[in-house]
Amino acid sequence: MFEVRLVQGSVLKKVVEAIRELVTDANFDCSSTGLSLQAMDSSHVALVALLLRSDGFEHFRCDRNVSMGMNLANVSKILRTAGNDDIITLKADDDGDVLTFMFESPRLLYLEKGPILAEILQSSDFSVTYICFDLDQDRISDIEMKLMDIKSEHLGIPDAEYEAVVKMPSQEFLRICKDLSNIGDTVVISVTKEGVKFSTRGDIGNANIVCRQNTTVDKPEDSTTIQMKEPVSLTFALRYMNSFTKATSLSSSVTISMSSDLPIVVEYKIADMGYLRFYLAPKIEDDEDQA
Amino acid sequence: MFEVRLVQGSVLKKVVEAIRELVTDANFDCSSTGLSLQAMDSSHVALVALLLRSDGFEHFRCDRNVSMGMNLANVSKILRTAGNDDIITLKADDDGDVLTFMFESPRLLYLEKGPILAEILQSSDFSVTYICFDLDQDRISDIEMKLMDIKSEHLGIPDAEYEAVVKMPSQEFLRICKDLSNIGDTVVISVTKEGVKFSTRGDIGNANIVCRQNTTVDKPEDSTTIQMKEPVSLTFALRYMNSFTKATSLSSSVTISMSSDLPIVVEYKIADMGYLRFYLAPKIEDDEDQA
DNA sequence: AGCGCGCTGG
DNA sequence: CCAGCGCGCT
Repeated sequence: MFEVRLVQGSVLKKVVEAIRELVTDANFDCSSTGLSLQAMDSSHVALVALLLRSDGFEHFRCDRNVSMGMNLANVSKILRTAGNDDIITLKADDDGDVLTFMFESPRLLYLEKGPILAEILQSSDFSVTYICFDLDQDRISDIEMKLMDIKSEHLGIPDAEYEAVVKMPSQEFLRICKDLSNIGDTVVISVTKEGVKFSTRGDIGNANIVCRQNTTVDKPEDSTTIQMKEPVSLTFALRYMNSFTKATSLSSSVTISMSSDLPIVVEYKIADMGYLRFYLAPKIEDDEDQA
Repeated sequence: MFEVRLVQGSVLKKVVEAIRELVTDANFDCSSTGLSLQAMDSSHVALVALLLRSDGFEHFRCDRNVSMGMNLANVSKILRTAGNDDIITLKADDDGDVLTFMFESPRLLYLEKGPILAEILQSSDFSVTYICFDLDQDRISDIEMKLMDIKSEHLGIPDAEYEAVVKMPSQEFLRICKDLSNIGDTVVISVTKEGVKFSTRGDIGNANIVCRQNTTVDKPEDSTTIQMKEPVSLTFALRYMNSFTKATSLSSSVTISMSSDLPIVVEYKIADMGYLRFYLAPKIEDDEDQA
């Protein structure tokens, strides 16, 4: 028996939207620890690793380890029918080849800041922009999906110590990858004590974007921090970087870990639950002019 | 040595977005006076003239006159990587065939009107909607772009006295051109003392929009004013008019100057710096039904 | 021409 | 939060 209940269903929606471009079919591995997924992208260049720990679920029951093979396009179709506020429950029999999605949509009433709200609160001295009443859940869907057999090649990923770890706002990383891909196809990411530099070269010219370490901001999620043992400089295909940034909405910050000759790790933390990580091997840089 | 620094980088972004539909390649001419551009559109029907005076820059150094040929699609790609709040610096060596764009993004903190802002200002009696702190610049991009050789045909544009000059809100002009182009292909612009009339004819019917002189408005940029020596009535292709209105965000008002048999001038002033002007020859009107 | 995305109004 | 619209990208 497998049955898990996730109050913040939007997390599952976002995760699937973030990886479906890269991965077409994958096994979701369930154990008492939680729900995890590991898959190579279809061209076998990038690797996706997801962890959703059991304690992040409102309810998590998994009697024995199961590996549920799914087509992510189908999962996406199903999850799109769920609202962003829905509570999502996943269910499967131990021997079944069917996964059931249940969506409970709370019927919410949004009351905007204004005279009515002021009266309810007996005060106009508040900073909320709206208040949200849960009138009562009233719509429940359940959708069954056939599971599939996928030969999985579970790769052990060593928990390496990285030479350089950069944390920065995920929106900024998104913007940089998008901008640079308008100019070139690959990005050189160089970390020094001063900051992290993203560079590309293309027909119309060359571009460098430098982000300095910056912790003076009020909100920690807006800060850029750099932990570095050795300066590192590695080259990656921007195409994959842009795919990774589909996960931007999962977290306001992204963590980028690099060591010479190791795959880069681009990690989006999922609050209270785990992470979504992307791994990508660096390009071997010959001489620059040898493009 | 050419090096200029523009604090309000958004101006340059807007200018390029405004003309790139019309002009694919153009020379930016730099002298100690400022930065200017003159180019025909690709079908050689309309003319674009830009002036950004040196005194509008925070810093302007131009040791000798240079003409820098650029592909505007490439310039647009590069400028799009700049934020709207960025400070833009342009640099070129005297003999170089490369222009370097530098973007400094101030990290800004926008504080919305609210209790926190009220406390900072020691008063809630203010009309600003937000206040903006410059926390510290921390992202710097630099992008090099190869320049190209463009044979320029610099046309002297005589500074004519126009028979009729209309100033009106640029948004209103935009709306009129868009609306009329849904009905017909050409617009007849007629100026009399009473006002300016925009007319078109099409399969579904005919349309006339009259704007009266109107200076009673509080804000001068919302007013419509007409200076007229002779009544004028000329016909233009709406397709070009709609292209010109891509410059709308540069200025809240637009100035339209006309004389019989002379090209119309559609001018958007650029505050403290200069202007962006579009010239378009009138259509020779045979009998109307002889389209 | 179709899809994805950000913005605006409800 | 959701639906609808406009815009840029493939």
